Amino acid sequence: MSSIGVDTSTEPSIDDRTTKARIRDAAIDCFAAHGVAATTARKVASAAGVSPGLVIHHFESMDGLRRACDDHVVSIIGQQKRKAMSSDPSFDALAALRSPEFDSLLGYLAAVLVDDSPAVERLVDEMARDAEAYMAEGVVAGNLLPSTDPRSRAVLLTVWNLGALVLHRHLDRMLGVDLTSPGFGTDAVSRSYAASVFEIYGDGILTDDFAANMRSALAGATDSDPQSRQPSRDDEAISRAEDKEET
Amino acid sequence: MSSIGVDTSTEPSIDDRTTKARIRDAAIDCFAAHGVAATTARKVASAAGVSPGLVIHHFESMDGLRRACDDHVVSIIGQQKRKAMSSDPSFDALAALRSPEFDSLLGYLAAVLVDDSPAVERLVDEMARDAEAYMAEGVVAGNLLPSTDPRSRAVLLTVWNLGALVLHRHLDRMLGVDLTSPGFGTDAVSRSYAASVFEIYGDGILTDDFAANMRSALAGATDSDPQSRQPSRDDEAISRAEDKEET
DNA sequence: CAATCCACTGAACAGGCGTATAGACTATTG
DNA sequence: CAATAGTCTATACGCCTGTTCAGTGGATTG
Repeated sequence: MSSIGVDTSTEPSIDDRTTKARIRDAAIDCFAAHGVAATTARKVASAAGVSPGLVIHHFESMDGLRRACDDHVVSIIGQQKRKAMSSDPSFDALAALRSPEFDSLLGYLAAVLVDDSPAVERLVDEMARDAEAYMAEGVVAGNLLPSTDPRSRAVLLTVWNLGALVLHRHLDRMLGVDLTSPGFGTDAVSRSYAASVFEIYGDGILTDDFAANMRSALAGATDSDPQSRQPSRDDEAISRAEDKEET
Repeated sequence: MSSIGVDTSTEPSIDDRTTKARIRDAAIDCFAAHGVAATTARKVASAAGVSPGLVIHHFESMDGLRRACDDHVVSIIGQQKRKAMSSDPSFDALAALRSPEFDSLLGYLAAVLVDDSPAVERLVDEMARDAEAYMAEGVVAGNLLPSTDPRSRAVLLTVWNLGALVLHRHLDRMLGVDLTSPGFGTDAVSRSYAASVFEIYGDGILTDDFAANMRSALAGATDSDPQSRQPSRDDEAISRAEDKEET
């Protein structure tokens, strides 16, 4: 019943958070660091410096704690989003989530995106909807190309980017880029990562005539058995591209 | 030590698999359906119709079972990949993984990609390396655009596609497309999904002059404090695009 | 001052877990 | 045929889990 509020803003030296808030934040850290399944009430309790009983006392159950974490994260993201819309337009809503203030928030997101809760589902739905709206604006402004299927495009880009967040460990291992780190975007390697992203966003990856072939192949695609045809040179190349696509 | 082999092909009426193989396959199903953490020895045992003790008898531990599943999945994928290279070139290696024969193989992949094992890490590394090689061929063949950073591009596309696989539940909910389903690619909705993918792959999403702006902004990007500048119209649009990018 | 409330602890509970072990049953081998 | 080996079941052990509960101590309230 007690109002908690997200009041970690002023006086960072002293910890003026409620014990309940400290438990919730410790839980978010645990979820982010070790995953949802490996996070136990006792680990959260010791991370927060309290007894296991108190965790259940405040959140009724581990599931309640999980829901409280979801709600808190969703509310922070919504808050930052609103801030991004109202104030300085050059403010990047999701880069702000990388602030040390919201330390393991992106790690938490990466952890919970795979075992979906209702709150996470709503969040993702909302993100895709926002993306669609923003991209529609971008099209009007002449920055983004129009799409034959704006919703699918928005969903696709949202899922790709969230997917990259979920697989951040693989991305870090292969490219040395940690999407969940507060330092992302500051160093040279993450700028070269961004360059690769915008290379694809800018020109795509297919040459014009090959893309045209793909389009026509996809347009007249009611034949179910591709092996019944004599494979032409184009068919080979198309199947190669599909290897990449359908992984 | 007994040779297992993937021999469910002939005589589908009788189940000629070893008990050990049946347990392993049941485990893959469980991992795919309920996740790694929620899969217990007892559940696997009852799914395979054996006693819990036998699971450990054959695989020594649950971790050993997990490793055996990893190895088996990796070997199947490698097998299919080799088949795709040697035989019919219009054969799609990863679409073949959607065969009912390898029922919950993609679901298993989606489940284990997030809590990485050495085998999975090697598999992902290999996939990215293959993608880079294939794309280099595609560039030579004139189908793919050259990249300033071929490795990053290959890694990025691999991670995006695997990420979409991991988030297949969200994709299914939002677009009605199930990447793990054996029926993927056959119905109209998954063809429209493919169309969206190839729309992005074909042209990208950014208009030419906006992409040029992005490039120059990224090239001369050593300024650390973007708020110190007076935000121009372009800066707004760029930050918008970054919202989409850095999600 | 007495009463009440609430945060909080620490011990205890039942239940599920991975796994070890003893024994039964079957097939193989000398 | 006897012996051995391997597959498989059933039981049991110890551990860790989420959760409960009795009780403590300090603050608030009448």
